[in-house]
Amino acid sequence: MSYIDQVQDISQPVTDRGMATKKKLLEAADGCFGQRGFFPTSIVDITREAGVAPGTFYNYFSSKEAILRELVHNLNHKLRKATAIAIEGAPNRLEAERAGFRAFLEWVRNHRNSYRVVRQSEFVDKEMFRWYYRKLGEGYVQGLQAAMDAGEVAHYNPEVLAYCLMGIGDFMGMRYVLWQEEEVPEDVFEEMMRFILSGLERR
Amino acid sequence: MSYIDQVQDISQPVTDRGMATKKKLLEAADGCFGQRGFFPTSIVDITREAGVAPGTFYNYFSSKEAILRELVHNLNHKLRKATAIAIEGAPNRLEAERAGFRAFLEWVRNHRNSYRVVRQSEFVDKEMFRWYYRKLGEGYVQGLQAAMDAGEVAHYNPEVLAYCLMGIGDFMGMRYVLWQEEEVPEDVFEEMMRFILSGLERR
Amino acid sequence: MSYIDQVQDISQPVTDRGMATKKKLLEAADGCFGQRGFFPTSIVDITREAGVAPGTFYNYFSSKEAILRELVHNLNHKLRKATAIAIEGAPNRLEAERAGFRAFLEWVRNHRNSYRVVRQSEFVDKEMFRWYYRKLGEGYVQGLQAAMDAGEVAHYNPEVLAYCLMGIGDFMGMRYVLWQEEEVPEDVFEEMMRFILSGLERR
Amino acid sequence: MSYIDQVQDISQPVTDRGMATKKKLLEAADGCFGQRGFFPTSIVDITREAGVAPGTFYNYFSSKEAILRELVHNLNHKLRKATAIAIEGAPNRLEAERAGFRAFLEWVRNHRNSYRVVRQSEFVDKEMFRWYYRKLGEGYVQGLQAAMDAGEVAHYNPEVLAYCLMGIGDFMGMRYVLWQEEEVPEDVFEEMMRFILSGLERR
DNA sequence: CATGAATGAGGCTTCATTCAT
DNA sequence: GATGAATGAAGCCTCATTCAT
Repeated sequence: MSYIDQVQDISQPVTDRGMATKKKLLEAADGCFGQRGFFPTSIVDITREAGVAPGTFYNYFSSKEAILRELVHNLNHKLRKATAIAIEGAPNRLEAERAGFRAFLEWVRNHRNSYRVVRQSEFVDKEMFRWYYRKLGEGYVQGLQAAMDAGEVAHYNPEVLAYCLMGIGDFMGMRYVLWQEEEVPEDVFEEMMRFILSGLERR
Repeated sequence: MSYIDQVQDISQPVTDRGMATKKKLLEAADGCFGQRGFFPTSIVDITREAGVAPGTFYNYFSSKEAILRELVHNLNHKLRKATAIAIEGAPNRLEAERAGFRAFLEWVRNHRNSYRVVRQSEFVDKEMFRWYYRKLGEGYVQGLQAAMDAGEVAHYNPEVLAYCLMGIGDFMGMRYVLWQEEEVPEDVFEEMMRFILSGLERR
Repeated sequence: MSYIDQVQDISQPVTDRGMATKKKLLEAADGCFGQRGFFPTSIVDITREAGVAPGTFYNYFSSKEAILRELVHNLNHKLRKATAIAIEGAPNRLEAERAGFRAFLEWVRNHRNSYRVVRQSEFVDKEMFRWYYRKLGEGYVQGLQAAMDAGEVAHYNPEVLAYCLMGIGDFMGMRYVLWQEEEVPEDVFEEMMRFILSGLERR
Repeated sequence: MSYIDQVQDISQPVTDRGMATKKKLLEAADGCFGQRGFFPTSIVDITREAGVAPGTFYNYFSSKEAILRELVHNLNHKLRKATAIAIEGAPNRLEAERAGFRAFLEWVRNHRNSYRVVRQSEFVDKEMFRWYYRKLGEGYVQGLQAAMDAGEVAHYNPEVLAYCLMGIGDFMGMRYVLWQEEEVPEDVFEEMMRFILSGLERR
């Protein structure tokens, strides 16, 4: 059974009120997990933040793990969508990479909590965490492979390349977004891209 | 107050017996945190693994956080030492990078638990986690700066470069060491180095 | 921040069931603290006596100190009310003192536990204890000042007088109520009042 | 078995070093009990304050209760001695009372911790506490009885009178010594004595 | 006599979860 | 659907006491 099959373990709400409550809970959990952390957050913390009674939680999620799974699932979808849109009009893969990295760092900036939520999932459910990066990786590999085939970037084992690039993104997000208050400085972004593109360009 | 000042919050043991007990506890904690995870591990798990009574834990550490801090502190030291030794005899920085990455991935392989311990520290004590990478980063930056000055590698903002390289190492360690049972395949390692060196070489 | 502001540190129960449970806990604590003492009493002692689960305690009080605070607060209120009622119809202050002392000793007799609870509060939270006696003293001072102004009792620094009188009551309650099983003998009461009134009468 | 028989439950030290250690422990306990309180103080607190190892405590006292008993016993002796000396040369009982109260309040001032230690004993060992006040009371009764026989003070049930006077001393000590930093103001002392002497004088 | 490491019972507190209303 | 009181297992931590050195 793949991770994905565990996401919805409880029937979906049917009324508007129910859907609104579920949304409030997901948002509250995102905030709590991102700020206090998954383990230190109690279910009551989430329900208090969401403004509902403790018992209400169990109408929508079977456990703290379950709501995290749904969050991670949603975040994966949103991030992939955001980067896909960002690189859509790029004239070539090198430009696509630049746009993709910019979009990624922007996304981290706007979803600080969510970003931390994903990182924590590693210690809640290894499979969920791996699923998250494998899923991102798969898309990335496809894009890189196509670009290699098209002769737009140098040839590499595309999976190795994808994880190298994701690692760069991850650490730059950590160092220059999470650890700072301000935006990633433009010159830092350019230096990162210069390093990346040196590796990608055909010689 | 720097993180380092919090490492030892309880007086050190003075007898051999005491030092041996402390060592047993640190090793037990490394194993438990690495396998079960920091939060799911209870103090009793650690003391049982170490073969001592629960109360004994508090003769050496004030809390679960405290023992993690000491572990992370020790790991940082050990990893820096291991890589320093590995790159010692390298004829130039490019070779040094190759040796350093090899040593790093080898270290992850031999300290799977410890590696996971460090990653988890992010969610126990942000400052400790940042300290860990800043400390690694500082050393890295110095090495890179010297190499740039010596004309052995291309010029970059050395801190940006250091975090890019650490990100690559982190993700490769995760993907090809933690997620696999076997060693990092040689061709994977080579592909990674090819990408890295393309970025580092002077044009 | 006055002691009084710390009394309610947890939201009040909203249902009848909740209010009944809280009352059971307060009564159980009064009994346990009075008989076994505050420190030797465990939270589980209280909940067992109240017939609820250990965790239930924390729905109503944040700690053993907190329930003591609420007890002391209530006792202060009840004692002041009891003495106020007792002296209400007195024709003059000397008669009022007689009625007040009688009511006080009677109150001690009927609230042996509570009386001991108050005395113990000194060693749990100094401020709570001082608040208790200051509060009693303030009321006493007002009554004495009025009587002095009315020429019913001799002139004294009213606060000094109030603490002298409270001291007498305290020690007589200790010696002739707590240390005995029976009622305060009538002749003992009369001797005490004779001493007090000799000091209060105008010459 | 009277309380007094339990005071020394362990053989006395014979060497100078041993006697010095015991003295250090008693002084440390006085300080800890007085400041932190008897129950919150641990044996390790005492030994740390005394500058000895935990195990050493048990060479001199069998338990925390035992050291408290010895403290209370010593304090009773010292206080009685101090007041006895103070009233020695008094020309009559009224002057003796004045001198005795002054000495008592002075004693409280110089032994704040010890004073609190006595008050706490009530909740450790009722018998010890009663013994303390009965012992004080007995001496007081004798002095008052003699003065009544000599016609120096009015006739009262001497025990009732003794407890009234001890109560006054206790509360004045509490209010004007423990609750204040400074000395008891002279006018407060005079007001107290005026009240007391009004009750004691023959009419 | 003094040391200090080791013990383990026991208290405090949290919190995921249930359930009657 | 929502509520909030009740539960009790489980984890954290303290500390009186012992004992080998």
